[in-house]
Amino acid sequence: MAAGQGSAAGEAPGQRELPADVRHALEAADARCTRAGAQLTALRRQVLALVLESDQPLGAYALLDKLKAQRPGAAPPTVYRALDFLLEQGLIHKVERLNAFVSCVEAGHDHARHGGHHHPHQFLICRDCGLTVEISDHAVSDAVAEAAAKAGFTAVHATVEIEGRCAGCTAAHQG
Amino acid sequence: MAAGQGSAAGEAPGQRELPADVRHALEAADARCTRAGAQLTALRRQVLALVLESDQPLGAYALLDKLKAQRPGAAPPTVYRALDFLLEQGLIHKVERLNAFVSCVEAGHDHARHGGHHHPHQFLICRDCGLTVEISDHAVSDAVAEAAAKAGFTAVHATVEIEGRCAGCTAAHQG
DNA sequence: TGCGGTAGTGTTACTGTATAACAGATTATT
DNA sequence: AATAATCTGTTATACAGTAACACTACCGCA
Ligand SMILES: [Zn+2]
Ligand SMILES: [Zn+2]
Ligand SMILES: [Zn+2]
Ligand SMILES: [Zn+2]
Repeated sequence: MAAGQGSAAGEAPGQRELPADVRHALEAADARCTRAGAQLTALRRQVLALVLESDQPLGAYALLDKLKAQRPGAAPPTVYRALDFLLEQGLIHKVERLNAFVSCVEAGHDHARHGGHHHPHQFLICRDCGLTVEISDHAVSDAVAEAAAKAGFTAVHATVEIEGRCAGCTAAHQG
Repeated sequence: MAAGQGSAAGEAPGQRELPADVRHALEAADARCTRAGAQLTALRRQVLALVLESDQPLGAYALLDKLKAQRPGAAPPTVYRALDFLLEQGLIHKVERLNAFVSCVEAGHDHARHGGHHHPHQFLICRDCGLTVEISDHAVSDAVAEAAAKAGFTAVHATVEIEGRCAGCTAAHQG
């Protein structure tokens, strides 16, 4: 028996116990994928869980290290392919400035207020503590679309990553 | 005589003939560096010339390949150090989505309408033809600053890279 | 006129990020 | 079963970026 990814009754070997909020997000993601005609396989689920668990952006190789604990044979393509899928489904985003990945804060909303795929978003990145926050500011995305139109461009996607100092670090450096 | 390739009167060996607009931009950059107490050395000048010559963003290793024609011993640090300098001086920008570098369209303005260093800017990138255009839209940078402030962040720098389709490609795909 | 400091470059080696290409396995679909 | 489509394993490689140290040129100065 060469069971590739048996995910039967009691769950596959190498499966860990996950926090309730992560489990819930995974279920929502699963439903969302099914609705989109895509499959959230065991591998993809594992990678998504790792991203969901982390409170900060994770690089592909950091992710790979963690994944190896559950899937010893994992190699770069293993994680990159899973990440590509999750990006396509809008379940995660990439932070270009950090070459790292975060779960989409809106993906948890099963009702998919953005139709299930991609949505305009921006990142705020603190240079001091690394805190990375996803926002979805309409004034920004409107201004971006308009600026593109002015130059004759049809905007499809905008990477907006704002670096600076978060409230906490600002306070800490003043006292 | 080990002349790299024919050079004019009093120029260094390995010097190539440059278009007038590039030569002019180099002179402006030189003046600007001098004013800032920095030196646009031969190496830095060569790298800047390569970026200026290109009509599209160039990756560091593409740049390295070109540089080797004039400077056979060149290695990654050679080009990265030059690029770091040029970035600091605001003479070039990095396009994060492409891991590539372009000359700043405003750096040619010797009067340095932004004080000589850095300035808020955005990129428009055509997915079809690769055309990359730098703009400096105040509505965008204002919206970005405001969005950051709303979340308690003090914005220092914003990467804004808008992907889509340029006017030319849009027209081509409709006829 | 020898010294010490700074800045720039050469050189080697390495870490980190991402993809190509091919092989095997799984799951519908017919 | 045959087929095609999709997913994963595996190896190898390309592309991006940095660390560390050696060497030179230049400047100010005892
Ligand atoms: Zn999101
Ligand atoms: Zn912070
Ligand atoms: Zn610029
Ligand atoms: Zn185009």
